[in-house]
Amino acid sequence: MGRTPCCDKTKVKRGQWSPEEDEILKNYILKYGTSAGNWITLPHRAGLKRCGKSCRLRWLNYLRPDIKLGNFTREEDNIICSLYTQLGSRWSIIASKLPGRTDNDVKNHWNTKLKKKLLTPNANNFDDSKQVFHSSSMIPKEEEQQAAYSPIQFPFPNWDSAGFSSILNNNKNMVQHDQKQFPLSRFTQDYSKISTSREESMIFGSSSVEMHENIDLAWFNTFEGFPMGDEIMGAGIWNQQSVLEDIDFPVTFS
DNA sequence: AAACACTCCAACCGCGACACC
DNA sequence: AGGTGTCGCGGTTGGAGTGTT
Repeated sequence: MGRTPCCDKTKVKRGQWSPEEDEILKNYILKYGTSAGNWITLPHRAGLKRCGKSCRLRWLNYLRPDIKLGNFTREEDNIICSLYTQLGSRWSIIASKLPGRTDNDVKNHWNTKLKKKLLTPNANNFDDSKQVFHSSSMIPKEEEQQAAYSPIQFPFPNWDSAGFSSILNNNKNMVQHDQKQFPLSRFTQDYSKISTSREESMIFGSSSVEMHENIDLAWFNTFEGFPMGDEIMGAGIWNQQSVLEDIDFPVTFS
């Protein structure tokens, strides 16, 4: 037995909303609010031949007075990408961090713009002045993937080669970043065995950083500014898709 | 100018969660 | 405790608009 439909679809209008319908719905909700009754009965009360769910969606995504229209800013892009890497497609939560944006907005923006940016292979865009990776630089070029001997490759956010080299050359128990140190225990590997050979390097946009050949697990959870979720697993050279699926770090767009 | 391809986004759909009886 | 109704979410789709050939 299937789910009972929320309304008789043969008796309700579907598709694009007309300006008149918008006006009726907007006036009704501004006058009576959305809590007087429920969404299912609202269209009848307001005199609309629409499904209640359709009314709800129209109000939330388009008619609400606090809706923010227009292009997404770079800052908003940053927030979306950062939260997406942490939360995945939890659009309502992501949208709640962007005043005036709806989950549908954010989802559409991600699907049509941001996801494509991420999937465009174009390394060497590391912006040293800002210490950020541009979206398109996060995924190493194919030839760079093949040229590197390292069993895994992934770009670290906000890390330059000098910062990471401190692991190798200075305190082998701590990682240094932005004048702060973080315990190496967050990495599962024994860093006393770190190799400095170039052929076991990781690609950092235009930079490369020596890494131990067997490193296959990293944990960013405690890094200040990057409230990350789970472990990052790497096995073999990641392709673009697996990077998108597996990696977990914030992104800054140009 | 016409046909086709592609992009973008509003709207729809189905499902899980939750509240209420 | 279980059934029913509603809400809210995320995935998907349809079609208008735009670009390309």
